[in-house]
Amino acid sequence: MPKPLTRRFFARSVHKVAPELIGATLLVDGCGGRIVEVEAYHQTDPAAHSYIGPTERNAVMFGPPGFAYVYRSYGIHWCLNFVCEPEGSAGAILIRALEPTKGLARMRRRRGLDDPRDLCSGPGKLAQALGVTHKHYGLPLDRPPFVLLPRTAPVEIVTGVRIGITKAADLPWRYGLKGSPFLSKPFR
DNA sequence: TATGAGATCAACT
DNA sequence: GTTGATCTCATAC
Repeated sequence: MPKPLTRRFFARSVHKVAPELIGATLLVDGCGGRIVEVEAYHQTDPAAHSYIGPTERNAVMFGPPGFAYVYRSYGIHWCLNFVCEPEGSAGAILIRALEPTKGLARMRRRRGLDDPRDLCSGPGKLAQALGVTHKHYGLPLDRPPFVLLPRTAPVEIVTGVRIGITKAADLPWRYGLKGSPFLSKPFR
C-alpha cells in the first residue's frame, strides 16, 4: 500500500506538484478516485486568486502548504484546491476532474446522475460529488476527511491551456491524464 | 454539435 | 454595478 502524501510533498513548485498529482488518489470521507485533471496557479499569475495579495477569501493560500483552499465559484459551485509552494508563495492547484472509484453510490446521489463520466468531470461537479464545501476550507490534506495517495504506476501526462479564465489564458498550466474519458474537456 | 441564458454571491471597481 | 478558476438546460442548426 502506498504511503499518504505528506505536507512536505506540497511544499514545492506547483509545476512540480501538479503533474505528480495526475494518477494520485483523492478521497473525501470515503468518496473519490483517481485524479485525472488539475490546473496550477501561482501568486505571480494574474489569473490566480492570490495575485492581488492576501484577503479574507484567499488567506489560506498565504499559509503553509498541504491545506485545502475552497472557494465559491459563480455563486453556485464550490471548487477544491491544494495549497502548494513554500509558505508565503501563495500557489495552489485546482482539482478539476477525477475518475470515480470509491463511494459511487453517494456521489451519484449527490449529483443526481448515473454516468460515472459526469460525476467528477469539472471542478464544480467534483466538489459536489465529494461533498466539499466551505466547511473544508483550511483543513489539512494529510488528515481525515481527506485521504491522498500517490500513484502506484507511471502515467502519460498531457498539458494544455487552462479553462474558463480570461487573464493569462495562454499559459499551459493545465495537466491531464492522456486519453482519460473522465476529463472536463479533451486536451488539444 | 454549438451557442446562449440563468442561477446566485463575494470580491472588486 | 460588474465580473468570475462553472454547470445545466433550452433552443437552433
